[in-house]
Amino acid sequence: MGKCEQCIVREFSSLKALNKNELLKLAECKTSHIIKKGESIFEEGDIVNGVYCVKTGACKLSKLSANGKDQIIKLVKTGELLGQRSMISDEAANLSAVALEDMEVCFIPKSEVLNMFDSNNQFSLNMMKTICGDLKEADEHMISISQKTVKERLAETLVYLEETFGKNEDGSLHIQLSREELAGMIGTATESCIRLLSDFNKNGLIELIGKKIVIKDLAKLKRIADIL
Amino acid sequence: MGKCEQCIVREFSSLKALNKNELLKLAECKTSHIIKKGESIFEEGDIVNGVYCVKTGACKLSKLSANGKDQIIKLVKTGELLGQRSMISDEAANLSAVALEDMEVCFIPKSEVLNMFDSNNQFSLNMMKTICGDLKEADEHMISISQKTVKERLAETLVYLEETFGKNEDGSLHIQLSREELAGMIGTATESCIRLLSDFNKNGLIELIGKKIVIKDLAKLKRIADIL
DNA sequence: TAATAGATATGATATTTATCATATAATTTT
DNA sequence: AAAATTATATGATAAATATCATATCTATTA
Repeated sequence: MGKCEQCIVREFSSLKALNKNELLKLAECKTSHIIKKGESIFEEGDIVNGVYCVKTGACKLSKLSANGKDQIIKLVKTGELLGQRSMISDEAANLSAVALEDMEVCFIPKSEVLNMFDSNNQFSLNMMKTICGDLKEADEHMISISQKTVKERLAETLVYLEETFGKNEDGSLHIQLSREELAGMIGTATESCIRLLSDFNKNGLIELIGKKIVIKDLAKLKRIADIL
Repeated sequence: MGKCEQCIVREFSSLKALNKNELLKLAECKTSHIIKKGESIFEEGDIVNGVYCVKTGACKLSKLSANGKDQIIKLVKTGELLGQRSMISDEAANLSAVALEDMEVCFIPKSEVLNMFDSNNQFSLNMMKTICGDLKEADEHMISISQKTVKERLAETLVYLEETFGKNEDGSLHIQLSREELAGMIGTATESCIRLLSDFNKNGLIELIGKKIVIKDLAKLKRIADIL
């Protein structure tokens, strides 16, 4: 059983507030899991009885809409927590969490999280701050969807993906989303997304190598993302 | 100076967790304010050094976009709190809060709220739950904007307005939004909003009496809101 | 009360985006 | 390796929505 003390999640999440004792207790009660790409950690409607720590890999939080489209609300990356919203609200998950690459996650049961809320106010406050940050992001995303064109949103998302998840040695975006998933992130039809990628490609903003995307002109993409 | 014990805000917000002592302390440090319709409580970029309790009235939380449109993110009604997000995040407000009708609000300074977080875990947990609820709403609103038509969203919003804010004796929606504001809520152009209201009017779903809106067929509006 | 400004309404049109159709490329299965 | 499936790509269109123009109505101010 791994120790939690040097875990990357501790470094980047609310868990940084925990002291040695709390970390030891945590190491005892947590359970580790391997999630393969494409597998889900939880699904819409599931009861999430704790939080997941993302030790390696990344996943998408998405919701299937009535017309069968999967809207991606947020990507969760290494070092972050997952499932707090549903756990804290005492509600079934409103989103599904599906791995975008192989993941290692640790599960901390709800009882333990609640204990830590009680005993460690800084941890509670950190958690609040994280959720407030998510809320702000959601507000901004909403405005982006409602007031920017698909082109602007695609540019914005490509910039976000490179800056958040980095790139491979060949320069392509490290996180690999299908065109359908990319469309789901920007809230558009898959064909529209593909078409615009083609445009960006023709205009030298990006290069398409198979399914991979290489960003060639980040500055220009940023300019498009802000005001076209 | 009013007491907080029987205040409506206590009944409907995280403050319900407070005990007698805490309420007395609160009554001492809070300040009351009258906000006239159209006036702002805080604006984008302001530092919000506490939370506001909405004792009477309602306000909109909105963000002015680059193209000059005011996107309404959320309405806050009597009994609810306001400003937590910015206060907890230690960030300038990302939204403006503008009164939709005359309001009475009480301001609780940040130091006091933080004290209460420290001393009352249930209060902290309630606050977390509220913010989690806001986050869920934001996610759902986002999906709605991205996957429903303007018509569906207008129907959805009209239903929400009647169910949340009630109606006047003449049957019209109690909360009075301009067409521009209504458009800002559903994320569309003012003219599109007006046009669809006309359609709904012609089809007997609503009745337009001047600027007032009377909902005539709630059930049908609900059906439109869900699946067209 | 007249004049002005602002909000609501509606038509005409342009733009954006979705949908449907089909082709090609990549991946998986047989 | 061939066949079948799935993902990507692109053209042709349709549908949704925004924009611009203008009219009318309402509220405010002079």
